[in-house]
Amino acid sequence: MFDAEKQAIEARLRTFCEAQGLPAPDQVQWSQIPFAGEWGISTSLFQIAADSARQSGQKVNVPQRASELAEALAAELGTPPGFSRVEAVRGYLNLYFAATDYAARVLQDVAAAGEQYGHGAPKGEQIMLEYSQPNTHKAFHVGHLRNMILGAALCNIIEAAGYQMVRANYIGDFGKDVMKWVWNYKARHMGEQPPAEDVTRWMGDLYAEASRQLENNPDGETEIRALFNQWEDPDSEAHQLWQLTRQWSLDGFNEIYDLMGIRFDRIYYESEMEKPSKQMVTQLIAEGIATDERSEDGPVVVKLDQLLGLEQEKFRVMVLMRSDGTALYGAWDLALALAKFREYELAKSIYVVDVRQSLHFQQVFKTLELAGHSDLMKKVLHIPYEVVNLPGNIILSSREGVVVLLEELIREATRRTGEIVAEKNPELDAATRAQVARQVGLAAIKYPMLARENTKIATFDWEAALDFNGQAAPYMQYAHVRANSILRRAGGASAAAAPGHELHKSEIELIDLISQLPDTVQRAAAEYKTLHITNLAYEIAKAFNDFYNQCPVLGAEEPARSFRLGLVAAAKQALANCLALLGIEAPEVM
RNA sequence: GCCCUCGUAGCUCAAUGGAUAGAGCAACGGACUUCUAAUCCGUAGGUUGCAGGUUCGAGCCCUGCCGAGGGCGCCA
Repeated sequence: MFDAEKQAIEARLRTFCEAQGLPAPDQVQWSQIPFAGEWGISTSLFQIAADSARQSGQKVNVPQRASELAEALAAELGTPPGFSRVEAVRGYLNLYFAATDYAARVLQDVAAAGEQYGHGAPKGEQIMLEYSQPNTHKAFHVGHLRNMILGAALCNIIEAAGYQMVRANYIGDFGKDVMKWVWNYKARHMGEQPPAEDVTRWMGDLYAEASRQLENNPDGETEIRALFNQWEDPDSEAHQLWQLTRQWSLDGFNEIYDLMGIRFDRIYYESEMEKPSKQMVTQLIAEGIATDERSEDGPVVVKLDQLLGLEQEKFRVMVLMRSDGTALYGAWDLALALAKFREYELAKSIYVVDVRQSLHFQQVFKTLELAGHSDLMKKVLHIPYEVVNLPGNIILSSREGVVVLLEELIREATRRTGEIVAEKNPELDAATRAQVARQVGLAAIKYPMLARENTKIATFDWEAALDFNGQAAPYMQYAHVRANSILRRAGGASAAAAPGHELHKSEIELIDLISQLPDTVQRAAAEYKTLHITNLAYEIAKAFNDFYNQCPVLGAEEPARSFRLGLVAAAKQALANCLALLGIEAPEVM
């Protein structure tokens, strides 16, 4: 945002170094000054002091030398154009901006960009991100929630950073677990229809039943294998039943996606990968990459460590095909990975899948590399995230039916929020109240999954999930509502002008945070972390609430009133944009 | 056995290698005839698991150890 000013200072820093006989840095590192009610940029002289000491071979006290250099440089610089003052503090050179110019620039930027504020210029590259990956014939539970929410938000963030986004889903509609469901349905539930509501719950219940039945049935495995073999024939009963029941799950998924505001550009299905993956396995065997042990009643495997000549176990062995010739998901993923690049021109192909699949993706990528696709290695990327468990480290399990169902969670959150809305704002009509309850309830569910490191386990418990106080989504939504309320009463804000009054500390802080959104979006996209956006959104909301309490807007004298209205509008926009990136709605009232 | 994460305040979590490690919850004390109190202000709370190393500078990087979780040939 202040590139011209920074470059001017960098040039003078180099001149200074030259004059003093100091080694000039290759690149000047700029950082933020710990906030003290005034904004500016900062750079340190530690590196130069250390380099110069090393060069001269003399032993010096680096912090002291850096401090001296900073003092000298500050004196040399005086007050450069665009800055209000320069100071040297403990080895740091701090340059403070002329407050009024800075404030006006930020507010004008936000007003001009509107919903696009924070978004980067197009980068001319396309990225595919695959997420959600639900399994048909199973329940949709809160364990799946983190993936959906994280994936959807990352797509928004990457897109905002300037990439063209392909949102992909890969639905597990095939495999042994699916056939197990069909096997049990055929034996115990033939002709039954799914209920009108909570389809995925019913599918999940039958799946858990199938698992139990299989444990007590010695012939089960053989019968399921028979169904598997039948499936290849589209006219077979197995295939017909599969198709019918699969659709029930897909319809249930779409209901949930609609509810969550999640969409996809391209949906892949595991069932489509069976044939191409078999061809691929044949080819890998021919190339000597895969080892066919079927003649000894074994599977087809890729002995990665052995192929790579590794002494220590690392990639281990990937199993591609069962001894009966049916493909396993490793083979499917090989076929799918290549299909994606054939279909799209991709700069990156990203997989958001939980951390337990890390070895699997390492195996898939390494096998592709061995198969002659080393050009793709810089493009494929697995983003692992930790699982959601229940208090006491109980893992959510479809197989054992230990789940908190998504539909139930959403219903409960909405119901609970509705009660709070009715209590806090009784004047809202019933329709608005219902809408707000939905917006806030969903946000409360989404936020905790986005506001933590991907690598940290999230523990779900009802009390925490439905605690709407403090660092939670409703806090940010409320700040947005307050901003909206001021603007509504004022009849909107006019074009932002430089402030004609002395800025309050809370105004400066708020403007500072708003100005950070563009950089933060780039960083979040580069690191694939939604956390940076939630952190900033929270800080903007907090700063806005502080401003709200300390600085009257509607009752303020001109010109402060106009400026503050512009600031309120900018804060509202910045909050709304952050929330939009996170897939969270910003209500107008609540 | 091998590999991968995590360990920060009582609890849940933040913190580009950078200045005095910050929030929320819980506890205690304050602020609503005022733009929505789902808010704000204050008090209290820390040997960043332990030990070395790299660096001008380490919660962050490296090594070892301790503790917790996860993964590892025919589930996905």
